[in-house]
Amino acid sequence: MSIKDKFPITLYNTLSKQKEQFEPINEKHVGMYVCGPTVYSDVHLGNVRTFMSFDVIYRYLMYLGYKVRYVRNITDVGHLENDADEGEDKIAKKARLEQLEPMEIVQHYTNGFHDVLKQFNLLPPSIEPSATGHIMEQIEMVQALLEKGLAYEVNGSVYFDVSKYDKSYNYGKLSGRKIEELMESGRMLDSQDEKRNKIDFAIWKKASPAHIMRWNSPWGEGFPGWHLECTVMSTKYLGETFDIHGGGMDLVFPHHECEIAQSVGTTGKEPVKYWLHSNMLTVNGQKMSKSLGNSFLPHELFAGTHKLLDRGYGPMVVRFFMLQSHYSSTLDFSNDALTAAEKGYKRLMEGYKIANGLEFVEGTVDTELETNVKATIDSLFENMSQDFNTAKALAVLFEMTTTMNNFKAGNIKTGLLSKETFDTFIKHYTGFITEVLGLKEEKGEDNQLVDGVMDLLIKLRNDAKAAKNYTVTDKIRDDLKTLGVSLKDGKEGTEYSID
RNA sequence: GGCGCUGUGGCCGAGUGGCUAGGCAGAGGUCUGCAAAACCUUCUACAGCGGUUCGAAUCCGCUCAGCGCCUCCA
Repeated sequence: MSIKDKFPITLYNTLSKQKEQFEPINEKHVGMYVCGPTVYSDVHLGNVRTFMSFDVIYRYLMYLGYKVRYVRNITDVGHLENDADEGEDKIAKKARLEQLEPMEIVQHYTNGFHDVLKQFNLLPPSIEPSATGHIMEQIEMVQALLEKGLAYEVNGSVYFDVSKYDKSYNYGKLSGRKIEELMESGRMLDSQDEKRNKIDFAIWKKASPAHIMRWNSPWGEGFPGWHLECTVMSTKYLGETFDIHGGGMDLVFPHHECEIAQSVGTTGKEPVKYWLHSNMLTVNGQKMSKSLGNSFLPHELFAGTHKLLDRGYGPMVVRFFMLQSHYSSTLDFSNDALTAAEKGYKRLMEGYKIANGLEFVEGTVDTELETNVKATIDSLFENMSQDFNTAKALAVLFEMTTTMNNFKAGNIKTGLLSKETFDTFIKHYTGFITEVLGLKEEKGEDNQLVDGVMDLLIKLRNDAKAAKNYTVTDKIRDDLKTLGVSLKDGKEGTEYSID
């Protein structure tokens, strides 16, 4: 029995509004699409949280043995700032402000996006397609929708006819909206005269003379609608129906709702089996967002330069912090929470180091311990398979950390476990920390010199200690502490750690 | 206004009706020259009111508080 069959995944599907057992369309392969960023400004930590959530899902699926094709797009077409015709496109606006080519803006922020995700140790997706690279396919889909009679052209723009679509299908099923309510609800913006109904959305937009990003189409020069790119690219790389579609909660309506409409309208098929949405990162209970002005940029966090921070925190501490909550819950960002997370993270990583250094010594197996350890390993998988509950998985890892500490302290002999169980224990303990949760040691490259110097200092200090010269021993320890190096006297000698 | 979500101990944060979440902080102890780390033990809960149930943090209703989406948003 393979691991994935032993620990079947259940996940909360936004479409059905309940937990379902995960059964991929093809037994061993999983197709997953996640809506990526619009690259017209720096990603903030709220954005990072979403991509991190799906990074862990991606990692766990692979850990269970699935072959995953993970597609995450880059939105590099400048979409309008609002639904009105006169809205300026965001990338063009930025280009004008910074006096750059729109594609320079796109490249700059795409690079920045990649750098940030790399710092947080996110794996790159299997395919990262861009909207501008798929203009032809988008035009084709617009044509297909026109042919089906689900779209109409007005003055060089093409709109999706939501009411007509809703007669045959069900618009609003993902977000729980009713078309009548959407029709009468409050906002009526200007310049909607081209649309037959206010809820219709543009799938192709005519470019005004000032609009820089533009392409030729059967309807004149223009650019594709925002929702279209995701439908086109997910279909192209994952097929007309695929397993998982993810994104932030705030994309459920209208973005994902429109994606479904476009897919169903074009192919007649349900595009996605499981819709997953990660919740918002909040600051003082409010959604972190650029427009509210409460967003944290990664470099402000690392350096501690943000006005709400007392000091800086490393990317792995933040990763740990985010994993302590469930992806579908809001998570509040604060100094205190980060400080607590930092200590917890260090404790876990100490356990990780111990696990890597443990040696198995044959002994008499304690059946009770053996059983407990096996159950703990299972619960690690069970919790993670429960809608990717990283918080619970971490709780189990901390239980295991206690055992690691006991191994190290000699309170528990490794030989109380069978060799097989011991190896499995170490394998999954370290595997979950690094491969599934994507945590790693914050620092640690080229420590050779530091190691050598520290060994020397520790030796000198131990000599002084043997001579009971505590003035010297304490001076070494205290001065190192001010430099950010802690000494720990254990039974088997002194170790150091860099704070 | 419409639709939806949340409210857990000093803080953060899991919780699939009955069994210790976990992390941080606090208290006591073991170890140590002292400390740190580690280990052992331990104290603080389920917004309020009512209901269903043998039993509710968990289900239902109401009240209060906060939030999200309905416009670009992860």
